[in-house]
Amino acid sequence: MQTFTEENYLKTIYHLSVDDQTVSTTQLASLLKTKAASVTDMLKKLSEKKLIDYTRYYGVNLTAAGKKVAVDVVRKHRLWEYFLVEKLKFKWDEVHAMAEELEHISSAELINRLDEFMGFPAYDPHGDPIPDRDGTFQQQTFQPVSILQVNEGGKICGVKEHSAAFLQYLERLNLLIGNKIKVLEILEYDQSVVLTINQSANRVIISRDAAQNILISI
Amino acid sequence: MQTFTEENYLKTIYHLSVDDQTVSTTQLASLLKTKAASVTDMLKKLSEKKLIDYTRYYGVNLTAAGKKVAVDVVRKHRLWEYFLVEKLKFKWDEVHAMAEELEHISSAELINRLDEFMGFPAYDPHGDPIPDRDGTFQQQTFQPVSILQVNEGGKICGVKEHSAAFLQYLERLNLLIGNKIKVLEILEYDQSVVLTINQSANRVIISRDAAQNILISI
DNA sequence: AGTAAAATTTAGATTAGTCTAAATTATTTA
DNA sequence: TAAATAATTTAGACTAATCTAAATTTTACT
Ligand SMILES: [Mn+2]
Ligand SMILES: [Mn+2]
Ligand SMILES: [Mn+2]
Ligand SMILES: [Mn+2]
Repeated sequence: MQTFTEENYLKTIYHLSVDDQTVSTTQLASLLKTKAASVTDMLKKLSEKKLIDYTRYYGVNLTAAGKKVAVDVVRKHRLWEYFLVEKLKFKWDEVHAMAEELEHISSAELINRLDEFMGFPAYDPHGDPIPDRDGTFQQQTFQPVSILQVNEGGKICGVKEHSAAFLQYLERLNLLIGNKIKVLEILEYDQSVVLTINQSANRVIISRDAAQNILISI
Repeated sequence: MQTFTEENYLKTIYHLSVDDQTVSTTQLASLLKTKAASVTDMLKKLSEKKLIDYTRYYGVNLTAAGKKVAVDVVRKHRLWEYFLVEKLKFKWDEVHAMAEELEHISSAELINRLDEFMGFPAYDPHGDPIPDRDGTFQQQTFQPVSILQVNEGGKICGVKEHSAAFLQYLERLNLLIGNKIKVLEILEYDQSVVLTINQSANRVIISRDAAQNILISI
């Protein structure tokens, strides 16, 4: 059993270690909104518990056991977010903080029943894949809108940036999951992208930065 | 905002202070599975925060503010229990431990939406009334089976004892909420009660102790 | 290669909640 | 009403998680 705090450290290491990259103390301190000295203390503890591989001054990786805990927390987070949006009708920009608490409810049986109750959803409200009870993820090959050329398009499937501000911006522009977009033009000046949504007559212009944070399948 | 632990203290004081009775340090230590010395420390803190009225050596009462927090925790506990039984199909003896964690999820909006999602239930799976969002309880006048005379009866509406063992025992004997019972005989030897359930031909005998822990409306 | 800058760790304190043992106060009983 | 007993509080210590400031190690750059 892990404490609330240990689970948050493991989850954050997991999110930072894409492609099994080693994670640094400062990266963790920044994401966990704490100080590097505190992180060092916790890394020693997690290392003791064999949940991470930790080399002083050289950063940290999850062990298999640590990754299992992290994926389990991620599963809970995403299933609760799905519940809040699909059953309790919250908006996709409102659910993250609640899920940050709910992800620490310990019962495995509870989360498996919740999964079943909702029909085993594969993706959370932000398009992030939900691991199944064994920790297996749906294969996911989403691409940012920014890779598209003029006249290419795709279906919106997720977001890279999860801030409420960005999600509200997407809602305002009707850039929601499931909608189909097509690139009409890429402005030379600043790489802004001109789009249509679901073949409507309206044109929408988004910044290159936004284009990098919207994920589509082609 | 209160910590997890503070909420548990306030909830326990609330449960112990039926009819505004003063609650003692030892009572609290026993129910909270901690030591009297620890309770004293916490009582000082809650008193500082004006959530309880505390007189050294003479016990403790909730202030209006403290009662509000306690009732809110009770509301969350019972709504989550209802959710677990009605939506996730847990049995009534399985939900208490999970609700002990879920009752500390902070969002008021979440619990109000959950309440609405379930159709504003008035009672939890054990027959305990669920306060509404203003903290108002349904008027409740349930009586223990032990007050019945021979040939009297009523409808099972709740339990006084909440242990899993007792709940499983009731399930086994089909003494479930909603069922109608009638007392056929009270045995002189030990006040055991002989019953019928829903007018069936089967006789059930329960101890006086069990009869005191089953609540009915007449 | 040698120094400056950046990252990281150690040292020492703090806060919340807990504990045991000792001291104090209240209650019971003779 | 004065012990004896029971309940409660205080004193001092411990663990988990955090912090600031100082020391150490790595890395980046001349
Ligand atoms: Mn989230
Ligand atoms: Mn999400
Ligand atoms: Mn309960
Ligand atoms: Mn209950």
